[in-house]
Amino acid sequence: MEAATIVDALGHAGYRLTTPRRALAELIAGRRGHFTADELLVESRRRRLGLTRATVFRSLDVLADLELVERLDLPSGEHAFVACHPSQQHHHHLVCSSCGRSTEVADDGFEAVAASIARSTGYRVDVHRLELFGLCPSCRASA
Amino acid sequence: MEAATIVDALGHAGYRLTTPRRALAELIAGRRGHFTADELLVESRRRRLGLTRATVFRSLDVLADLELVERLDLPSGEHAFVACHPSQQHHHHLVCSSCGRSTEVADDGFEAVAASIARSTGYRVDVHRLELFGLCPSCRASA
DNA sequence: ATTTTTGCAAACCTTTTGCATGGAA
DNA sequence: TTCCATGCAAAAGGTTTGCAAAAAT
Repeated sequence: MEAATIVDALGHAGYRLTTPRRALAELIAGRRGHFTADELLVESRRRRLGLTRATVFRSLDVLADLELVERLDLPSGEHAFVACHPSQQHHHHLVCSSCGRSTEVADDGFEAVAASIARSTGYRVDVHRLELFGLCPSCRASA
Repeated sequence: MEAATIVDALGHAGYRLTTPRRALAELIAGRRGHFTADELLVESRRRRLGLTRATVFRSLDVLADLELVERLDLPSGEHAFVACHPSQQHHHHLVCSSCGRSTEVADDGFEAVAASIARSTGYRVDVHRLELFGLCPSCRASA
């Protein structure tokens, strides 16, 4: 994910392009895998970008609304985020437990499963959350 | 879920059968849908069961280890738990957004999806979390 | 008698909020 | 110039912890 992509999307959505938001876009763009609000904050201090905790949270909130990042609940219970590509169809994330890198996975096959669950239970299924964790190819190789 | 089921499972796993644990088992047995640690605590105070906050959390932790309850992350971001049947095969929860009731869903069709995702990405998929939310039949009817 | 479990209260961590100031449009 | 966004610092949740006392085995 490039910083410019994030900045553009913010502008396009009518949000003001402030220095903190540009800085945060850079930070997120520099991340390979998932990250927490606190990690961004620490990194911003290291680089002297002057972001505030409140701003990090508020901005992540905006970015989540725009689907530029997605909230993850890691198996450890930690909350984290991953950058993801906007205006794309519904998808899920496959996260490497070792390096944290994440891959977007199409929802394809899963739609049918959800439909069949709806049919057999009588529920109307509105939302589903699917998160997959494992080892990415390169971490498998070095394991 | 019956309280005795929980108590038996605790005993079977070598945990001591204390008054607070029995009380908690009752509280959980009395729940229809999902619940938070705090809800159990409030209910325990109402019924004068004398449970402590720390004990509720510690016990839920044990029960989660034994897979007698499962942690949920609701779409709202809240953490909650649902009682579930132990020693059963891997399954997921379908939660009613209206009444909170939850249904266990077999993993069947999903296994194939996970396998195909592993194949196409090269990842080794170890863990997946799937949570479904919607309206249960009875809430659909009254909607 | 031994070991686990509990209560208590404080600590901890993450996330949110109010309000005055500063900056973008 | 108008309205949105930020900083600050405090509050708010939710969850965990240390330790001595109490209870289970």
